[in-house]
Amino acid sequence: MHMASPLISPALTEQMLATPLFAGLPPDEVLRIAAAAHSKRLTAGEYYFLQGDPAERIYLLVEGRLKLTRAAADGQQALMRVVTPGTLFGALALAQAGDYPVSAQAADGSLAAYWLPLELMGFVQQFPALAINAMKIMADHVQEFQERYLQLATERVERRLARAILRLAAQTGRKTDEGVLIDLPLTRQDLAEMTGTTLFSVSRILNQWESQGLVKVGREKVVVVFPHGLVRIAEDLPGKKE
Amino acid sequence: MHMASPLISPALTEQMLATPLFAGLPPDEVLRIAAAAHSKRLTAGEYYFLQGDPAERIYLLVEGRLKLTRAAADGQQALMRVVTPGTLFGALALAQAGDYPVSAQAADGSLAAYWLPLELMGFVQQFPALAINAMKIMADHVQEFQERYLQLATERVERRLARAILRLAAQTGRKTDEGVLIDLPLTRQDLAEMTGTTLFSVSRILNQWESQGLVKVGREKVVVVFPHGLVRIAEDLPGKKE
DNA sequence: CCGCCAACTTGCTCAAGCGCAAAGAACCCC
DNA sequence: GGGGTTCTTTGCGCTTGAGCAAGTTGGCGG
Repeated sequence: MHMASPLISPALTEQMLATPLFAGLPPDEVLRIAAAAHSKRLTAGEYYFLQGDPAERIYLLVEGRLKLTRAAADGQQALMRVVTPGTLFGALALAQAGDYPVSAQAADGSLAAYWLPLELMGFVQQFPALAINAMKIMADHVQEFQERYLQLATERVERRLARAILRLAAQTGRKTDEGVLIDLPLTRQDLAEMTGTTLFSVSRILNQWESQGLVKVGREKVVVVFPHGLVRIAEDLPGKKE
Repeated sequence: MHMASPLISPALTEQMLATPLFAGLPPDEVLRIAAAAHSKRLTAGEYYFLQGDPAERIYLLVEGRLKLTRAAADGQQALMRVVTPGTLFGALALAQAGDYPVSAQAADGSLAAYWLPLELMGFVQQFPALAINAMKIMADHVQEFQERYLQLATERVERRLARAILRLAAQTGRKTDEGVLIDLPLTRQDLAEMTGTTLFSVSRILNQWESQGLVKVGREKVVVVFPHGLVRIAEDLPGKKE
């Protein structure tokens, strides 16, 4: 029902060696795990899994970009995370319980490696570091969401948007002659779902920033021209805007 | 510098057997782990740890109630979680990295058992289930915060407050003749920090609910009189309020 | 090159709920 | 039991940003 080829590409093993999950493992051991990987390629718009699917695979993105979104009962969505190559997703499948809490959609043509939890847990016996690493990853996630929860609760839209743009620039940014391009197609709606606001507010703020020379915007495109300006918006202490 | 007595009280072992972290372990093994526990008793207002402290202990609350809060740089706070007996806190210390992301304050006289990560990780070698359980706990946290993030982003204050009250009632509720008392002292400010609003809005909504017979309120006190009414507020689909 | 469609912009209106101020209630401690 | 502290209530004004409508832009397929 899906194309699952054992793949031991240089790209994959390279990604794996840099992935926190496998940090501290002997490189030849990582190769053995790589050999056990399956792979799946998707084109833009397709899904690796949907929110609510049983969580039975741990994925590692090798190429492309993903959007992880969570929908509420009434259809409202939030864009929880953008995934770039070298990053795990669906990691909670390691806990061997429950369903995926988000949907994972390819924003581009994408290639991911995956394992079944049982396959990885076999290695845990010999390398407890794997378990520790997995916990670190999850602990990081908990912290990240607590942090963003707090920001959503206490900060204004403009600041949250500035943070999101800076985060994206750091994560997916590509240098161009205009500035740092956020290298995946994100609509205003997507940005709104990342920051807990509406596409209208995102549009207004981006245009205002553009007129101040902080960014350049286009259709599904944002280029950060003057990062420091955004940092000021994101970090400056409470004081009224001037 | 602190009172750390090995304690093997019936209360502790009972809590431990019911704690997800130790689920599936042989009971005599749980006893051995219990024997390795340290303990610490606090009075209301004291802290087990502060946000930013190095995370070097995993705690299990045996008696009392805690509030886990996270503060932003500008002093704004969010109340992330209320801890009741039988629940772990500071669990991210298991990942053996980083600092506590929240402060853990006793809301009552409280007793907690704790271990050092190394002590527990020793047991992991023999019982991989421990590692799986730990991951399950963390995965649950991730999910919970994603869920609450989404709710904060998409729902109105009244609904979020209804959810919070119902959650508290389920978690710490005590039956009285008036209804279900939320059995820990929570100020309007605390409730505001749980729901991402202000104490004013909390006060107004609670009083409105009281006049509708849904709850009874008092100083640092909320009694749920008619849970179903709150459920309707928390769950009813989008439609305008009537 | 044309037409369509999705994404985006922008003006306007309005409600939710924030924030302040002032007053009132509950509790605690000496 | 007096006095002070903390918590709570409530009225009011005002800002943020949501929501809607109308129009514009840009890209893509035919």
